[in-house]
Amino acid sequence: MATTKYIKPTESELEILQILWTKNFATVRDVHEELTKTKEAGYTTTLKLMQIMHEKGLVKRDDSMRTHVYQPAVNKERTQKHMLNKMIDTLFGGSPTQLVIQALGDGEHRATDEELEKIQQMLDNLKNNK
Amino acid sequence: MATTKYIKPTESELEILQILWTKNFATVRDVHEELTKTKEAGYTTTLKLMQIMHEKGLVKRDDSMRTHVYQPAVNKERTQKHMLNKMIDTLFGGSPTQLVIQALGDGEHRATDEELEKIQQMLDNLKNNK
DNA sequence: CCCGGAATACGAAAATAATCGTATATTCGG
DNA sequence: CCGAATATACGATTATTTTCGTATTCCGGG
Repeated sequence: MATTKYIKPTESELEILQILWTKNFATVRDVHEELTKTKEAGYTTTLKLMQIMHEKGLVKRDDSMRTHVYQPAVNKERTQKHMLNKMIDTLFGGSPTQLVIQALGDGEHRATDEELEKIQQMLDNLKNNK
Repeated sequence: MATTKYIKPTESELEILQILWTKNFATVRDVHEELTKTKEAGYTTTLKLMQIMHEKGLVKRDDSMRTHVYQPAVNKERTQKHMLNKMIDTLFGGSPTQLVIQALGDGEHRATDEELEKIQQMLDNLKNNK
């Protein structure tokens, strides 16, 4: 068995993970700076969150230097999939199709033609792989 | 402006909404019975939750009879879209395509061929409507 | 060498969500 | 008419998440 017990990140923790997934490495200050582009937050708040995440095993850190360097410790795709599955269950009655339809229908985020192509290709693959 | 301030339902509230959206009308007992198919919960807990949801304006209720009858007060599609958008932002870097790919890739929920067809049709429509 | 800025550690308050016990009212069968 | 079953109301506790103040340490410029 390779799967460690899944730890469900909280809302705030997800925001931080998102940043770490993008940067791969970051100090608390890096993350904090990124965070405050979007919302208010005290520095120690961010710090504390990341410390907790470390305890939980959501992030790794190198504390050999005075300024610690953090790294995500959980897989991005796996986390996304978990969240999606939960959402499909509790909000879309178990139907991923319904979710996809909502996601692609007009909303704040539009898919470009290119992206639509990409999705179609994937659909073709899926059908063939049956 | 027609949009009332959006109220974000909690995890538990979403589970209840899900049931109400399916049934359209339901008593606390109805909902509770449905809920306990999946998980543990005390009756008064469910009751309290629904009372709070009523205060928040998430559900309507007819209390002209001894046993109150509840109804969803928020739109299902709108709620789904809200949740999706938040998820796209905080977990998929703003790309609905990435979300769709994850959702359709193999996971707990598989889409049937029929459903895949449906999605493809929608994609075609989207492209043409540009 | 000393000081100010910047970092971490840590505890604890504040905010939010979930759970439940108890009181009370209503209904209905017998 | 009585009592058991079933409803709602409501306060209070518990759990979880978020926020922040304060102490302490370390580093570097002057």
